[in-house]
Parts: sequence; C-alpha cells; structure tokens
Amino acid sequence: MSKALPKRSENYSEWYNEIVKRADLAENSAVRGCMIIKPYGYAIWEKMQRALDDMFKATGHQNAYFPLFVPKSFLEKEEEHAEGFAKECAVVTHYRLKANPDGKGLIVDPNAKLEEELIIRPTSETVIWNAYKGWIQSWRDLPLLINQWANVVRWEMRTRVFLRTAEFLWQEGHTAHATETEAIEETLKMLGVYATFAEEWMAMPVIKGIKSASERFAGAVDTYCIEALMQDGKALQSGTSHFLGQNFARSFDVQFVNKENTLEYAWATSWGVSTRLMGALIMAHSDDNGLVLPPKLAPIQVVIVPIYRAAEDLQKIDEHVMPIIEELKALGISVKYDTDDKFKPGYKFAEYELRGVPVRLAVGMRDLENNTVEVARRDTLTKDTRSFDGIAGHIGALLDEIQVNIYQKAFAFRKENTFEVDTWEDFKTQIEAGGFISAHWDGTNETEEAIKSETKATIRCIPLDATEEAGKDVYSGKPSKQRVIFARSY
RNA sequence: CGGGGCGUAGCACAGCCUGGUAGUGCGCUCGGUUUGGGACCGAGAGGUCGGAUGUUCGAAUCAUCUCGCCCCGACCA
Repeated sequence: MSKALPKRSENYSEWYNEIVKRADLAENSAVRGCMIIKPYGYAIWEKMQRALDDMFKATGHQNAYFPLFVPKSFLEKEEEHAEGFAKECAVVTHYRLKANPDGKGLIVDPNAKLEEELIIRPTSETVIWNAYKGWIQSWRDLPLLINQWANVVRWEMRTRVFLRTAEFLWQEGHTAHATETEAIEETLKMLGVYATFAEEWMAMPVIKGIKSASERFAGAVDTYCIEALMQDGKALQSGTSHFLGQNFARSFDVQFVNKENTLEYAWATSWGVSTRLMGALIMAHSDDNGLVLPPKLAPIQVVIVPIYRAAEDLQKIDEHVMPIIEELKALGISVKYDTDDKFKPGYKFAEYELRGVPVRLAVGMRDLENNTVEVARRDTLTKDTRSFDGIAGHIGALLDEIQVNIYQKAFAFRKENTFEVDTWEDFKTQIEAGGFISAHWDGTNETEEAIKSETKATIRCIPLDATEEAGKDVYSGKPSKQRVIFARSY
C-alpha cells in the first residue's frame, strides 16, 4: 500500500478523494450519490454548524423545522422555481410495500398509490411559504426570520463527495419582510454573515457578488453569492443569499395589512450553505500531507504524542503533561493526549497530519530532562523545541497565529491567481491555467453563453465592491461598465 | 444519457494475451524484539476470482449476456 497521498499538483481529483478517505471524513454509501459522513468529518461539520447558528441567532433568527415532503402541487406554484428544480427531484409515489406474490422479496403495493405525489424537498421555499400564509396577517408579524437545519435531495447526474451529493445537509434561512428595502438588506446581511464565516472561521477568502441572470436561483429576483478559489484554480460557489421579491408570497398568497391598512404581498429572502463547505475547506487549504484545518474548526486543536520505551517512562510523561492538558482545556483548547501503544510515534505524526490537527506536541524522556517540548505546526510543517514553562499560553497564541496564517496563505494564493484580462486571446490562454479572471462583460446572456461553450468558464459573480470602469467586453467587444469574475467552477 | 476504465482476501493490485495447484503488498491474529517521522523477525488466519450462460476433459483466463463501481462530458449548491 502506498502510504503517501497522491500529489495535489498531479491529480487534484484523486488527491481530494484520498484526503476525504484517509482523513476519515466521509465515504460513499450503498445508495448511489449519497455519502456517509464519518465521525471525524461530522465533528468538523458540527463546529461549522455551531458557529453559523450562533451568527444566525445574533442577527435575530430563530430555528424551526419543516417537513421533508413537498406535495407536487406546492412545487408547481412558483413557475420558474418549478422549472428549475423539476429535473432533479426524487418523487414518492407509494406508501406501502407487500410480499411479492410471485416470488421472494417485496414489491410496491399497487393499491397504495398516493393521490398526489410527494417530492423529497430539494429546498423548502414552497413548504415554508405555504406555512407562512397562516403565520402572516399584519405588518406586526414581520419580519419573520426563520432558519432550518435540514437535509435536502437533489438527484444530480454526477456526484462528488461533499461537493455535490444527491442528499446533503445544509441550513436554509427563509425570511419575510414588510418592505422591499428591508428584504434586500436582509439578503445582503446574510451574505455578509457567510463571508465573515468563510473568512474568519474557515480562513477562506471569498468574493461577494451577484449572479448573472443565467446563474440565478430558480424563483429569485437576485441571487448573491460568495465565491472562493480552490487550489487547482477552479471556483467554488460556497454560499448563496437570494432576494426573492414577492414571487413566493404571490404564489402562496401571503399578504399582510400594512400600516396604511392596505393589503400587500410579503417580501422574501432565502439563503443557504451546505456540507459543500466541507469540500471547500479541504480544497482551500490541504496539502500533500493531508488535511489542513483552521484551528477554529479543528475538532482536535492540539495532540500530544508521548514518546517512551517502558511503561514507567509513560507514567512520568503522564505526570508531566497532565497539568498542561488541564491548562489548555481551561483556555478552551481541545486537546488529545494519545497514549495508544498500538502505534509508534512516527505513525501517529503522519496520521494527525493527515487529519489536519493544527498543533502537535511530542514529549519524550529527553524533554523531561531538559524541561522542553517539541511543538509542530501543521500549516507550515515546522518543528520547534521550546521550554515547557508557559507552554499553554504559547499554544493559545500559536493557534491564533495559525488561523491567521492559513487565511493569509489562501488570500495570497487567490491574489496570485486573479488576473485582469482584456483580450479574448489572453482569456482563452488564462482560463486553461486556472484562477479568477476579471474581465469586462457586456451584460448579455448571449455573450455569457458563448464564452461558456467555448471555454467552460462561467461568470462566477459580479463583485459587489467592483468600481465602475468603462471598457469593452472581452468576447464581443461591446461596451461594458465594469469587470466581472469568470472561472471554471465546481 | 454519450465517451473511457475497472470488478480477484478487509484495502491496493498481479495473474488473463498463450486455459491446467489462487498470488503479492498493506492490514488482521499469535509470539518476540522495538518506540524522537508511517518498526522488524517468525508463525498463522483469511477467496463460491461481480453474476448468468456457453465453449472445453478442464475457465479467474476464451465467447455472449447481465449487474455494479470509478473517471470525463451534459445538469447542478
């Protein structure tokens, strides 16, 4: 068995799959396109959930839960929404099985056909807005700020662990507002929450932007997104926030009486991030030794590996190390002291690197004599022998430093791989090399389509912070007001 | 759904062309020595070769059919 991972630069796809497998994050399930998230992977997801949930609460949102099943008639109500999701829906048609009269096993009981088919939710706008109809009568009921943590199913033709699975876990926020302005503010506020989460927790820089019409969420007026650049030069849409206008309120007849005593349709937003963020986390930071986790999301932040021969030696190390473990825990740092004697230190070193543990401490007899400890950082793969005194404080600071360093590394990578391009020749060359391309676009669907079919590059977003700049479309040569971001994407 | 690849031990693979005793490495079990970057020695356990049919004295190997998985496209968070 080859112990080394495939090289990131040689086969990115294989490298990614190996990290997912070897770091024990997830595996494919018996059901095609679905994944099993393993305990270590799930622990990371839980940390993400916790941080996001806190941010949602801090912005006034509450959690609720809505059904898994969407009656087909609900999905039909918003036309564009229906059209957008129709091709990827799992449908429940029966509610009972029975023994096969002609042989072994079970068959679907033909007598148990549902009058109306149920769709397994691909997203919950329809069920939620159907419920909101009963919840909203007056401007006093608004804003309604709800989030749901759930699973959804989208029957994709081709799947990839974390990045695109048939079933995935996510959160979906669904809010209702009395005014358009307020709804747009909410849309942008939540986009900001996602960007903050991506940058401060995941240590992954993102571009905030708005989608072109062709990339817009089905049923939305505007779709905003955060786009991140992966190490192979492809973009990953990491979160979306939609301004839905009054589309769903009209479709589900959600009207309220405003302060002027007139009936008005509610204004809506929805926003979501999914387990795809796990894929983003892996692809944004990891290296040829395995996963690299930002300390804020690492289930184990510090691992301590004892190095000893005899059992008495281990006991001495135990005594030496216990107070530090307590001290670290008191600082809110999660520590694992790995005394498992089935594996040698070298094996453990490699294993924790594979799993992305940010800091590793090695303590042996030599250290006990010298009152030292070996401190290894995952992000830089450097080792440093330092005094045992004050080590807990040092590690606390080191974790912060690693968090920042991982971000800066990703930021520098993005900067080096973002290119302003002004000619079609350069565009075609650059897109092969990967990265974000900042280029002028004439705003038409035709040009966007043509560029896509010729280069597989799509408009990732129109950046929110872009400055107006007169120019010519990189493809059509027609006038353009600003640059947009093109890339090949996942 | 198109194009390519692969199904042999828990995992990774060889054997197939040219039919004749089921192999290797990792992992696993037991014993011993080891332990500061994926330890070593010795002894063991583990297989209806994805399935079906056919050709043959004889099939992992040849033929036909079938099922499953992976990769590349179209679709997408």
